[in-house]
Amino acid sequence: MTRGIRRSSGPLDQRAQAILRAVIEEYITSAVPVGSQMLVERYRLQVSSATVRAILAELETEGLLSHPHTSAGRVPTDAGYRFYVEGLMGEVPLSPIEQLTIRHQFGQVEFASDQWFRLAATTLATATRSAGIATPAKPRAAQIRRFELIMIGDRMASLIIVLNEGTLKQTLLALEPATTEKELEEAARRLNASCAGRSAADVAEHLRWFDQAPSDDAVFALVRRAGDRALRLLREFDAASVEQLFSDGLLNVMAAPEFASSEKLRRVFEALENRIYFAELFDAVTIDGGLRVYIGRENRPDEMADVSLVLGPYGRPGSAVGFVGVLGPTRLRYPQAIGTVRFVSGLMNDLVDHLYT
Amino acid sequence: MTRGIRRSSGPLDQRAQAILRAVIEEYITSAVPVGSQMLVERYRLQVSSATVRAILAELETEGLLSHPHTSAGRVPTDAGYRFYVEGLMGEVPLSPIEQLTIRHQFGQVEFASDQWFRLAATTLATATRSAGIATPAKPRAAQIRRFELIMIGDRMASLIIVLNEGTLKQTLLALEPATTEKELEEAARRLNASCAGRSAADVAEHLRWFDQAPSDDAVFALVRRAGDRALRLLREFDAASVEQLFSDGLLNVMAAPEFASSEKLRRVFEALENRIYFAELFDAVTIDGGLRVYIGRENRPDEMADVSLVLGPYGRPGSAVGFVGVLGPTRLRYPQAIGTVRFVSGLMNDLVDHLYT
DNA sequence: GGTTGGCACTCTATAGATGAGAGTGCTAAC
DNA sequence: GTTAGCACTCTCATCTATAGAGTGCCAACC
Repeated sequence: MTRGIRRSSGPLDQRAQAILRAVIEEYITSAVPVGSQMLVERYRLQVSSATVRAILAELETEGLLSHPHTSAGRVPTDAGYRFYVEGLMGEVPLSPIEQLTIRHQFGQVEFASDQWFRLAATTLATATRSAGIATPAKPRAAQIRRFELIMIGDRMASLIIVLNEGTLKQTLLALEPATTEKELEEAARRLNASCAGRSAADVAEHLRWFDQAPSDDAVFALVRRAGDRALRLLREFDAASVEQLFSDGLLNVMAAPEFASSEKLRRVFEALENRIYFAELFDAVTIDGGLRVYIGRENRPDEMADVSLVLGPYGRPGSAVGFVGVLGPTRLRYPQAIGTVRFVSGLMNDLVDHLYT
Repeated sequence: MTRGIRRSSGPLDQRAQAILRAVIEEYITSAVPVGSQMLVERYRLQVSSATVRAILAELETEGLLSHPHTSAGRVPTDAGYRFYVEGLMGEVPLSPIEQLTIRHQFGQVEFASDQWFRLAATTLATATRSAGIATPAKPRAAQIRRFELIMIGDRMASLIIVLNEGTLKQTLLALEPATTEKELEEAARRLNASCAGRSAADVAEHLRWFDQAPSDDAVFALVRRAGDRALRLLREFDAASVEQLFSDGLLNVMAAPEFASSEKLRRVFEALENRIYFAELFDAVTIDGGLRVYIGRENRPDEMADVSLVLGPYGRPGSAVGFVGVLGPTRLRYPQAIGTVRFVSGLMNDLVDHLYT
């Protein structure tokens, strides 16, 4: 993960690192470019401002800090933040009180497992005072447990697929030639006989068989149509994890001074709608299972140049995976954000564990 | 619906009305205060600008227009828009091409009935280039068709409630004392025997009976717990319609010049999170079944002073109702917005009709 | 009496000018 | 290597002047 890292001369000495850290932490809290004098005063450095200036200049040539204009203080670059995240900062674990609060909230959802990811986003948003994001767990190769066909009105049926982990998919099926309740039951019976307990891929294979059935058999026609619909639904479902990306707490991000111009703000919103990029991230984050940080321009899409992401995977690689995370200005409180994401993704892990064992 | 209407002297003569209309439509498209001279030129009025000025002054004393400052053009007030909406504008029905496009999109969802309302919001957003909002249909007194209990792992079951219209509710149930698959089936059988086909209220009544059951019967205990959980789920579901309010196209609203300051924008977002107000609206809109327009300060919450809503109900008053609508700046293109909302709510009506007959 | 041209008036928006302040970079001395 | 000193640069807030848009009013007109 050497990404936009300093391409520079010598390593930074102790003092330079301390000053870099001070600049970054100061800027993170104040959002104002920080100058040499302020550093000396606020951090009780035992050197003069001139010395600090020399070091700042050095850090700037290293590409870790930058200068909005000649007579402004220093501002961290993306590379600066990266250096900070990887070496300087101390990760701040979530305080016990907050941990308790979050656990409590998760207790409240009463096991509505398809809502967990939303709660995770909301939780992350309030805990970090940034935006929280989360995807639902995307099951890999879901097993079908059972089909149900239920009559609604006289020309419509509800097709229900019960998956192995107890989640459901539902869709409507128009009954083209009018169909009796009996026929419907029979169709469900046949579907279950040949498909229950199999994965979606298997089911696709088995459904081929029905193609050879006599075309005047009404029930067979129904079985075939229901099967087709079911497959399509499962495929969509499979692709839909990132589609359903849920975000909360965007108001927190709006409050940040760097987004005072509504133009920049707009870009953040556009960024969130960039599902292609999030799909890429989904793969990156869920494959190796580690927590990841993307800072400013490290995000490929241009509109995300001003935001950072902290993402953590959850789930079990074999069965179902997703991610939760935080989106905020590059001037993000990384230590807290990382600590919180780590905690919430761990919590989600436990929850999914219960579901798939 | 006489709300904030002019409390004034004489009725406006033909010419004044025409000018009011011109001012409003001009302002809606340009977002710039409109002056007398521009009106004369652009609308080929057969009078001089001085005459127009006299009429504008009159409209201002009527409270229909206002003046940002002495030497600026006129801007419509909320009352002005109201007058326009109720008498002056010609409603613009959705063009056939757009109608077709929308119908096509609804064809694409493949009858996933719990997603319709999201699609409606998305559709409204793109068609009106404002924000689209929609609630799911809130079923009044849903009938329970069947319960299902499915084993997951060894200490967890998935409780599924199938409602009469073929929609589903799902939740998890911890199996406190370890339970066999057999016992689970038996519990489901008993639950169904006493509750299937009843409304939630009835079920509550029936579940009382189980309270007298011998407390050492494991299956009875399970039935009771499952029943309780089911009831709670149904109650939450009942209240959740407005909670699930879905919005799309907020980017469109962000683009409007009146929201260039991110402060005003923020208020819009806050407004959208004001679920209490939307719950009020839900009742108002769905009870009498007509399309409604709320302009600027006609909305009670302060943060909505700068936005207008056009809301239309859908569904069948007896069984399930919801609303769809448009949210935009008070400088909304009302004729188009109203036409579009009317069309989409009609479409949703048809869809729900299919579901509940 | 309604309509009109003329005109003074008001207010905004824009640009330029000015000065204070913050912070830098450099240098010579320690 | 560190520091004090200082010139320099650039921003930001304030102020002034000016152009322009649009009004409101009035006297004259049809």
